[in-house]
Amino acid sequence: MPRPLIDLLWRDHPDAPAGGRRGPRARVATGDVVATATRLADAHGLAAVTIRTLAAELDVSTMSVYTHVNSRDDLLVLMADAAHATVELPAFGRQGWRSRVRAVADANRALLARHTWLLDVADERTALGPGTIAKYDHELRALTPLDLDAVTQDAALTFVLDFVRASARAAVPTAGAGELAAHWPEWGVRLASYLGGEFGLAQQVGAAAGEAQQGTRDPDFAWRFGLARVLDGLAGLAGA
Amino acid sequence: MPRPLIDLLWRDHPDAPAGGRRGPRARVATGDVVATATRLADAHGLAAVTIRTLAAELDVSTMSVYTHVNSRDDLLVLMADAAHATVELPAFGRQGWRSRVRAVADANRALLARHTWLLDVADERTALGPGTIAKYDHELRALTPLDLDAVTQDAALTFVLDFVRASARAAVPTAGAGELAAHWPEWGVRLASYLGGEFGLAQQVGAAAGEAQQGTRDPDFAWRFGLARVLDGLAGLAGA
DNA sequence: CTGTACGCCGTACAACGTACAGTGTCATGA
DNA sequence: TCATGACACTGTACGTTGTACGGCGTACAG
Repeated sequence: MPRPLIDLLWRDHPDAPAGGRRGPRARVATGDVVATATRLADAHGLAAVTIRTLAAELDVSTMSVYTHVNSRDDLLVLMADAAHATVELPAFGRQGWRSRVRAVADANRALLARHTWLLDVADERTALGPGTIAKYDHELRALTPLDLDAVTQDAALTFVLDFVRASARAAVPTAGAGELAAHWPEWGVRLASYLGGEFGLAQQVGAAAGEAQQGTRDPDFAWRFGLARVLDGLAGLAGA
Repeated sequence: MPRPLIDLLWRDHPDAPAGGRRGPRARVATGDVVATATRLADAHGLAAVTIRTLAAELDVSTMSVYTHVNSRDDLLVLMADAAHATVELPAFGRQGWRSRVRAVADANRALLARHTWLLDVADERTALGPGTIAKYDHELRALTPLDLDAVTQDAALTFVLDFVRASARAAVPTAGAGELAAHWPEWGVRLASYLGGEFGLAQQVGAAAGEAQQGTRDPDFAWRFGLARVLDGLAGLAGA
């Protein structure tokens, strides 16, 4: 059984337990497992990260993976923290809170675009990792100009990041999209007949929104719209 | 093989195909399957909704379930639409947009509190269901006082609902929470030693936020905070 | 009465995470 | 130097999941 998760998360820290030196040298390190799993997830989605394919990719036996990682759930935490550690954290300098928040939002949007699978990792233990904590610390600084108390500052950051996550999620084709597209010719007419004249507003707005979404015209309208709303929403805190 | 999903979604509509009258009478209807699955999901989470336990609950054989539902994925869509159909859609009357939006947010919060598993259903085909469409139509009306164009109106509603979803998700203990709590005595001190004096802001704010979250003091601070931000954010659209 | 559409069911398969019981290898304490 | 024991690694096996497939019996249409 490998070291506990907390030590695996901090495995690069000087104080991290190195583990005994006995026995054969490990052919792969925990970092390799995490990196390979991340590559798989980037390429084929989180569902493609199975212990078996991961082991094959690492050229070790299936069960060998458990030498470096306690469980698949732990692995996801390690992957998430490693991903968080990759985001750049440039000092904000003299920027005002608006451009700071904008920078944070953009960075997270890019992160989630690179690693869509992060949307499917919801494990509280991620908060224990060095990458996650460093990122959190940095992002809190985006809000210091607003001079909020601690609880409010945390809530404000959560508010921003939740928007980014939702926005990123909308950009991903969800389950059943293929089915829908495949049957749309039949189902579309069927649906129209069911609807008849009812729900006119929904039909009109839905059609317009759907058209705008897949048309090349302004692909990220929703992003700019939402981010503007977020900033306007936070603006009320500036004067308080 | 049962009827296609679109017809199952609209199975209560007068024009829905009734299916032939031959063969033995069905012991359960699609609606029963959906209702039972919903009960299971409410009580034990979506993971507890397996075809086998569902069949046992309905007192039929495992494979019989597939007579009434095409697949588990389809079932989730049916469950989601049925849940959407339960929300009340009271006319807004003379209310202004602020209280309308507030009502929509509250209704969705209550819905997600009743059926937490809705957070785990992300299937685009849900949008085809009568309950979902009726709900969408109603919620769009919350924004009509703002007099937005169709695309913006849809984006604004999405903005509100995404906030509610994120808020609801935060209220649910995520995976690994048990593990975390179990090992916290050891891991807490370990983490403190790893952190040392670094990331002071994160430590301070994180501690305050964590304390406030589990303290009885103001359990839904984040909700009120976020909703206020959302409303403030939308306010900018009123004057345009 | 007969054909057939339809509800129901038992068996079986592939894939998953992972527990368990090893086997072999190497640094170390005697 | 040698025995000890820690450690990386592996094969087998179990329980669980969704569901494809084929068969069986029922009750209505002709």
